[in-house]
Amino acid sequence: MTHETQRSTGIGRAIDILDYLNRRRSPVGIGDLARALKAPRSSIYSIVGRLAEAEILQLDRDNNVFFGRAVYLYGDAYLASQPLVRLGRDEVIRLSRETGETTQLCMLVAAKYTVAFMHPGASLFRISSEAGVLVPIPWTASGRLLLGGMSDREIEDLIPREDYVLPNGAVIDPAQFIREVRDACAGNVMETTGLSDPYTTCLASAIFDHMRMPVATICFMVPANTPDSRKQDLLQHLKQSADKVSLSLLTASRQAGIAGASDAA
Amino acid sequence: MTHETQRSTGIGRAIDILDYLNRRRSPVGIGDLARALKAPRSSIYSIVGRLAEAEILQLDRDNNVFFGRAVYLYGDAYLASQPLVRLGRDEVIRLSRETGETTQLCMLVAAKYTVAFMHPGASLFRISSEAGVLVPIPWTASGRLLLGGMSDREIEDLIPREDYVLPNGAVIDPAQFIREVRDACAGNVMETTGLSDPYTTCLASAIFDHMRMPVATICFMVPANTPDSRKQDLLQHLKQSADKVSLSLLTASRQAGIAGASDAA
DNA sequence: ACACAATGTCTCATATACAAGACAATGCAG
DNA sequence: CTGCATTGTCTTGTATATGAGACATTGTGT
Repeated sequence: MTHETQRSTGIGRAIDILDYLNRRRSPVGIGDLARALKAPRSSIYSIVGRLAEAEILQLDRDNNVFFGRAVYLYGDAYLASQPLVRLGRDEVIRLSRETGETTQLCMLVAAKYTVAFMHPGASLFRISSEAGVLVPIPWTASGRLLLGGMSDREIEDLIPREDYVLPNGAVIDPAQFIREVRDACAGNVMETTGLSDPYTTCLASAIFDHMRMPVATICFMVPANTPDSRKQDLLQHLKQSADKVSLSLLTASRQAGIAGASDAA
Repeated sequence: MTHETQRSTGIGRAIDILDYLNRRRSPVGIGDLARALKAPRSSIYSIVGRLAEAEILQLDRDNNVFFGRAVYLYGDAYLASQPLVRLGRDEVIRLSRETGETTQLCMLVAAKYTVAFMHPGASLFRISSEAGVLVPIPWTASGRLLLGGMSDREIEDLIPREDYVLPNGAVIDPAQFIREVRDACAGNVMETTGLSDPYTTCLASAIFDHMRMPVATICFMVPANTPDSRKQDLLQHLKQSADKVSLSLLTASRQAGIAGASDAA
């Protein structure tokens, strides 16, 4: 095992750590962290130390590592700066209260699908996906809506082959997938059952930016055996909500456009 | 101007960038960012590029830098992992709805006071402090409560001299400040007027962890001319809420204690 | 039109952060 | 107890990221 000389930068390691914690969703020992990232222990000790000092990471009393207070504050600043997330979030909470269903705000991040915000429903139906975890786009109804603005070619380039394989082993045909994208886009609603989870139906509708490009979806996660009439009703709710947010977004961007890059008073 | 050779690490620069954005609360051009941090432009370009790739930062169409989607997700993960913030936040929202007042959850971060979460009141009373910004501890009612668990010596060591100078130029006597801390601690309520802002009264009560150490406060920001009876009423609300959260926190930590370092299922 | 400032992209050297590994101190299983 | 694994701390050499600066573009004011 000679030197293949492939050093990583501190920043690269730091990003890896944050990404790993985001996927893991629970504190890790520093040793385990180094092992998981296949990084030298000494480097991780040093980097964790520095990030902990900035409160980006936090060490509990057993020296287990997790996100620190600072990231929460940063996240809050991001939220305040993003009308999409702020408005979408409020609408998700409202919809969830109104319908009693588990409701989510979904977006694309780095060629993956992710739940930006989730509000559990009144019923005890279990939560199928956690906020922040990255999931292959073809596994989701929302994914089909979110690709609406892209050409066939762009879609093919974006999605790696392995993402077409569902958790149950079934494989989606890319051509068929693109047809579903076009379909979803046409009516701005999408319904899928049994993709990421066999007993769950996902109902979704897209939110558009000022260029009419889909930027997020609002969706319900309901049991697969929900009556069709109920599903249709929920889809109408979603579409209305999504349109409402799209509109608010439009007026928000108009205001921002006039003021230019906004500045604090 | 010869070389004084004081290089900074990438991580150090990255932390500086995040901290600066948190204080600024609006996007910055990369050039301005470098200037503000007194860092070489080329370094900042490179580091911003890498952080943007990880979506920790985001560049808008004018290449202005701000927090990216990833920090929001990380912040959400932090929130989920912290009963204090999660519970405190819910209680702030409830209190704000119930009383119509501007309500905040406050904590200490790195020897400063900060608003972890804020909910505006029904009235049009203006917001005096933004979430995430670091403020000298002596400027706030909450700060007095949050130091309750420390010795005189620890308090003196924690607070730099310049933090005793109020925005209006008045200087607080450290000994007097410590007396106020002891006072606040005794009744677990604190009221201050005209510290950070001449026309604002801050009403606060502390939340305690399982060791009975203050870890946060819930507080109202009300106009200074609010009738005293109303203030007393609000203080009772605060104390009740704070106690409720402290209790929830206690049972939460009991459960965590049994399970040890929690792990995902 | 001009001058001047700021932006984004490069190249290169050298100060230094990372990686390897040694070490003592715990922890834990049998 | 003994043996083996893990943790946290430290030291040291060298691969390389940072910082200085040059450059072509683009913006801005007069």
